[in-house]
Amino acid sequence: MNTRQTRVRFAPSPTGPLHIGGLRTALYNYLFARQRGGKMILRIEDTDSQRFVEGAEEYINEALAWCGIEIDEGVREGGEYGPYRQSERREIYLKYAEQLVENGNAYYAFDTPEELDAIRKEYEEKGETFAYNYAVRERLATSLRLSADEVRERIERGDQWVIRFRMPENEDVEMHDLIRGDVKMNTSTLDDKVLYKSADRLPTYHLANIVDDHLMEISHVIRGEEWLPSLPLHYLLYRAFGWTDTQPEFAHLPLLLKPTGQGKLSKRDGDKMGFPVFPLFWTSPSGETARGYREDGYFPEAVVNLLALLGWNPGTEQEIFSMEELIAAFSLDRVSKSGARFQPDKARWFNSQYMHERDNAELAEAFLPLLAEKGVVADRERVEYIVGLVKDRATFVSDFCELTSCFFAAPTEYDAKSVRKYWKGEVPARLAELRDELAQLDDFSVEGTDKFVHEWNERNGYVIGQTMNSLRLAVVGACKGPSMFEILYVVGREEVVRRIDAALAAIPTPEE
RNA sequence: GGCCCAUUCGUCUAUCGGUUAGGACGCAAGAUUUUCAUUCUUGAAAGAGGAGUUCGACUCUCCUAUGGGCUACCA
Repeated sequence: MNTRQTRVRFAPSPTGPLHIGGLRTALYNYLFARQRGGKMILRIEDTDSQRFVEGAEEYINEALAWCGIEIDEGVREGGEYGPYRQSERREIYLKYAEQLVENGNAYYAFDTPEELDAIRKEYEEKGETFAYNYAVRERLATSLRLSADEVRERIERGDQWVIRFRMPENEDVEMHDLIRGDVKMNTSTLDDKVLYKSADRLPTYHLANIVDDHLMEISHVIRGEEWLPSLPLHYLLYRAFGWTDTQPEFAHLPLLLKPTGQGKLSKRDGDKMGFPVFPLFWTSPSGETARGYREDGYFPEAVVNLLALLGWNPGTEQEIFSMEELIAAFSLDRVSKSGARFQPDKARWFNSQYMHERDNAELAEAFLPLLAEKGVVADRERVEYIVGLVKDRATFVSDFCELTSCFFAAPTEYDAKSVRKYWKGEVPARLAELRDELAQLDDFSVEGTDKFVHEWNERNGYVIGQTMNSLRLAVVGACKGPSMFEILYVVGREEVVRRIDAALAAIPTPEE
């Protein structure tokens, strides 16, 4: 059916920051295109001059780049089908709209927004809903009722007008969706959508979308489910233009729902829910801000991975996927049909998985600025080593601050529970003995202290748990953290001895 | 209200008429460990309800319920 080259597009409108639902749509388009050796096009749909937001387009570019979603054709990348910003294509659309008027599929309408509002209100008062359709269009100020002369006169006079699609009455439109299968809708339930508005000489989404998809030779339209209700309109537009033979195939993705399960994930949910809904931190022109995955410490690979699995699954039990693996495994027929609730917990889990696999140098690179901020001076090599010791217990790079604190500073307080449990009886006295031994120990390597402490402990017949935990308490301040001998090695002999002395002086020994 | 889409553990999901309904997150227990984590093992946990079709239905059909989307000169 479709032997053309695969060409898909992600077509956001720059009305604010791209949220993760949109990002997932972009990702699925990208995976689909790459898998089939096709092209990924980024088209900016800025046909709503009212809602345009400064900076949104840059945000979209940056967010996609951060995730590793590469664009083949777009505003920045160029391409043979440009321009890729709809506002720069405005001359294109009018003639297509007029073509539809000429072949009887569309008409001029002169109702002002105020008049329409009034009519809607009137209907509402009668308990009815107003629909601009076959039932009313010949009674309203349209070119279907007005004479040709009058229409021309009004247009020349500068009256505001729109071109509306003439939705047929009572026709079943049979459609096919790659994810949902066959869908049928009757045109009588649809209204005459505005295709073009004279006010800003710009098309609406529907016209621009169909014209551009056609002109850009888009083979597959993969978009959110919120577009399913306008699919019949789009089918009918392709038919009205005579483009049905090259009409793209459609796939409508399930929506991303908020974690509470009430409604689709929206741009305002982020801070309220305690997790980001945007890939990147965002500052609106009016100064409002929103959290982003990048700034919250998520790895782009983790975000891509979790988004890919939200609404799609490989049919195997694999859960960790690189972009390459996703490209190889992705398929539209394994996309689920129902909305997926976003899972903050699982998002963190994904990040921790990527954290464990990350190499130390990269993690150190990210951690160094945080250390500098805290005024900690440490050389890169040492930080790399330390990060390697704690990364298995971290989810975010920011977790390192707490996890590594014992390497950079002596404890300032001692965990009361651990003190109660281990700082009793002979234990402090024995630790004092051990302190003297360690102060003399030449080999302070991990293996060296390990071997020595165990032998010393055995020689004296002490309880290893008590020895180790009291030592840990003195050096770390609590019974937690990575291997004790790693800590001894990194902290160094002199500092270890100093910390033991400090602990012996600071922690009171309870009565027997 | 109308139209459309959907409905398996709390959540994300597997199952494409015959399974002890599988996995993951989270939760609980245990093991490992000098501690806390990690890791590993185990456990609790699901087919919205009702009619059909069928030898047999989570799977197909219909109805109901619930959830979601759309219903703008927004995308």
